[in-house]
Amino acid sequence: MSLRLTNTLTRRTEPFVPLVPGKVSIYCCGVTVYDLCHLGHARSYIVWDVLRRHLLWRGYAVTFVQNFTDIDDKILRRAAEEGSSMEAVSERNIADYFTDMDALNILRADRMPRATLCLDGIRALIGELEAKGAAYSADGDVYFAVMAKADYGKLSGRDLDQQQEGASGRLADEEEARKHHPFDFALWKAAKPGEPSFPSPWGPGRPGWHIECSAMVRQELGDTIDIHLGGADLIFPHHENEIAQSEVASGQPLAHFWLHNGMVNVGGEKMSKSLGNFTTIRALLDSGVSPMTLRLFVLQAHYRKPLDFTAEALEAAASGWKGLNAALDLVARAVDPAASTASASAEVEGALDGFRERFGAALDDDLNTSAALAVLFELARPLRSLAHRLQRGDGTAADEAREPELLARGALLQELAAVLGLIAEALPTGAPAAGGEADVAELEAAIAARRQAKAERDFATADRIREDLRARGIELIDRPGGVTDWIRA
RNA sequence: GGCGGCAUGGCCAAGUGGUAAGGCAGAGGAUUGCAAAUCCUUUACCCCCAGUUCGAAUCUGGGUGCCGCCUCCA
Repeated sequence: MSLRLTNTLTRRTEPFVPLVPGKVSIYCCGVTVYDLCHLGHARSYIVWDVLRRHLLWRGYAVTFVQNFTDIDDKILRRAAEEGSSMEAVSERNIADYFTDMDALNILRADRMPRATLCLDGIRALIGELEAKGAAYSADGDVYFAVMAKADYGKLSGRDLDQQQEGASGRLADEEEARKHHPFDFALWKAAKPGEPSFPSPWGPGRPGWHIECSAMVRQELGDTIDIHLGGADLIFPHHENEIAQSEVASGQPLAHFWLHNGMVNVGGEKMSKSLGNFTTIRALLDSGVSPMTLRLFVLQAHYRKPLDFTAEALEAAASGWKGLNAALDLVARAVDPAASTASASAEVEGALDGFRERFGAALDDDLNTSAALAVLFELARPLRSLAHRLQRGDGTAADEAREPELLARGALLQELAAVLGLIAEALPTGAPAAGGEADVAELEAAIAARRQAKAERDFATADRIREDLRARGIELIDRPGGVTDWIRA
């Protein structure tokens, strides 16, 4: 079975066939860098990261391009608010983007163009559209004429005549007056006094939002690409307009596949800046949510469906990840990948191939990460069990007999988990985290006192010490052999 | 008004014609001085109505409810 993907353009799930055998070109709409990324961004980039990893796993050579929009009204507003510059705001947020996405183990794109560095291509494209009669200028602005594209609306399934103009309540009157058609959109915006601007044949100004993607796709990947990615909220108008611009200019289809991820909801409503119901990735990570928990949370749902963000769901993901991580951690520490594959029996290999098959088939089926995760959990269960028994030091002869199977199973789990970008995280240990030497010494003394009390069967004292430490945020864990570990809860 | 999507156990969520994956939580058991951790077992006729079919959560029609987009948006 081969990869099938749901194409927004056709509204169907269709077999994926690349333009060039063995190679896949992908463009993913990136962020406007005026603020930290929130969970909605995390979902989008985690999901597309899995698409990319899966294609790589299947042996494709993938070229993945993602942009940064570093020219935008909101960036300018932010710069004005904080008394800095557009460049300063952009640079800071790009750095933060990498910090957050790296933490989530999202592979960096092969190339990440920025609007400010693609102005030549943007101006050239606008010039071409003007020459073809698909663009017109008005008071220093340049607009794309949607009537120039006969099939305008094909991606979002819209009939312009039946749209309710201004239904979103966000149209500016002055701008509307300059347009020939209500759905015409800006390719170039004249700079207002005092605003940063770039020179152009139409006067100083800056590019419209949609044109940068068209220019970047062409510059980095050519006229037609395999897959174009983005959030479902970009279908209209952003992607519709990209198609209009690019296809009028080149006469070729812009992308064969258009994939869109569903929104993250909070209380049944879309997470967004305007509603003020967003949670930044940074805030989640700072609050102690592990990056892998976030990945698991996102991947447990199908990418096209809405995903409700609740504290309960996040806790469930954290618990789930803990179990998976226990198995992965065991593998990372105990399995030597080089030695693990040779010894398993043919029967075991056959069984494991079954898991591999199911996992691959799940992802091939329009990225069914939920089903793929189920395979991971099934693979992990006996490994968790072994990890626990080894930890207690009561591994049995039967375990040893099964060792080749478990080693092979562990190696497979590691391989498949990596396709979902899930990698072992260090488990909490008794190692001192924050806190000075004196604190640790005092803690050790308390633990020693408790050990003494336990030896004398004075459990009241032992429990009081446990409670005292718990009140200070220290959790004691008794291990076999009289050893007591502690963690900061 | 137009376009699109969703409705599966306490929660999250797969499954799109042959008698309901997985995760979380809960319950029972094992282990444990206590606690934590761990292991085992266990919990569903799939929003409503009608229809097609030998057979439907899965197809068709009609309802009901919720959500997204209609020039900020991942």
